[in-house]
Amino acid sequence: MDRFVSTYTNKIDAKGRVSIPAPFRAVLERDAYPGGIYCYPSLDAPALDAGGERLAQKIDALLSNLPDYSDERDELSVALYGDVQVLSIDGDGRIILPEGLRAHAGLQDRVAFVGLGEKFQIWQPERFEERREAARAKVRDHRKLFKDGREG
Amino acid sequence: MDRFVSTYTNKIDAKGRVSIPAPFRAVLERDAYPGGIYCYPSLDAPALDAGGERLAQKIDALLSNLPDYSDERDELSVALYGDVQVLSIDGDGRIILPEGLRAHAGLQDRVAFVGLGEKFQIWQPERFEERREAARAKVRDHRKLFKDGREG
DNA sequence: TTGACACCCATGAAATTCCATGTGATCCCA
DNA sequence: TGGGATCACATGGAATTTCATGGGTGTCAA
Repeated sequence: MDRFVSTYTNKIDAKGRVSIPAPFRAVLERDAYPGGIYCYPSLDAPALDAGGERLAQKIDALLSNLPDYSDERDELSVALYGDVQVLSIDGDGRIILPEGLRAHAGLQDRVAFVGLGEKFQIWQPERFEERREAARAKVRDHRKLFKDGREG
Repeated sequence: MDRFVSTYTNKIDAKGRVSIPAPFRAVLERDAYPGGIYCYPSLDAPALDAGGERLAQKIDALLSNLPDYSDERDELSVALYGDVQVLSIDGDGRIILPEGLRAHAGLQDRVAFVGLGEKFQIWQPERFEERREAARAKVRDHRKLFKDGREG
C-alpha cells in the first residue's frame, strides 16, 4: 500500500505555485482522480489536509450514513464539501494554493508537505516545527509513563 | 465519480444573469438533462438547492418510498416539487434566477455557489459565511463520530 | 412598442500549458 | 574509486487558453 511519508519543504513562487514533492506525486498518481487533489482546512490545526480520491471516498462514506434531506446532512455537507477545494496539478507537478487556503494555514513563501499515511498536510514550516517538537515531547512523556508502568 | 465541491462567488449582472462556476458546469454536463438544471428553495435554509438529473432522481426515489395517497407523500411532493424551477443554461454558462427564488434566498448582486457533493446550494454570500461557521462548529462537536474520516 | 429573454460577441483577468534553467543526486566507466 | 556525464526535480517565466462579466441585437409576446 502506498502512503505519504516524510516531510518536504518547497517554495511558493510569484504566481502562488508550489511543487508537490515528487514522492507524494508518485503516490497521488495511483490514487488521485484525474482532476486533481482534494484540499481543505484542517479542523484542529493551522494547516491544510490534502489527499486523493481515497480521501474523498471517506467523506462520501461518512455522509452516506445520514438520511437524505436532513438538516444534519446538509450541515455536515457544508463543512465537509463546502470547504474542500480541488487543486489541479499542472504538467510540472505543481498546484496553486488559493488565497483562502493560504490564509488558514498562514502560508507565506515556503510550505512544508507532511506525510500522514493516507493523506498529507501542508504547513507553514516554522509552525510545523513547533508542532513537531510538541509532538515529540508528548511521545517522550508517554514512553516514560509506559516504562514506569512496566518497571515500577 | 463527479461531485460538486468547493465554494465560488459570482456576480449577478444587470440582466439578472449569473455564471455557473466552470467546475460545476463540468459536473452538470455529464449529469444534467439537456434543458437545464433543477432549482428550488431549500427546505430548511434561506438558500436554493440545485442540481442535475441525478438530483431529480433522488427526489423521485425518496417519494416512491412513501405510500401512494398518503398525506405525508402529498405534503412532501408539494414541498419538493411544487417550487422546482428548471433553469436553462445559456451559451456562456449562465442562468437567470427568477424573482421568487431570489427572494427566498435574499439574493442581491452576488451569490455563493456551494458544492455539497451530489447537489449544490446558492446562497447570499454573507449568510453563507454564518452557516459555514455554524457547520464547522458542529463538525468539531461531532468529531468522534467520524474520527476515521477527515481526521484520519 | 416595450419588456423579457435567447443568442452572439468583446474584453480583461486569472489560470493552465509550455519551455528554460540551475542544482543536486545518480550512474557509469575508466 | 574518482570524475565526468546524465537525470530528476524544483523553480522561474512566457505564451496561450479559460472564464467571468459586460454589452449589443433580434425575436416574440403582452
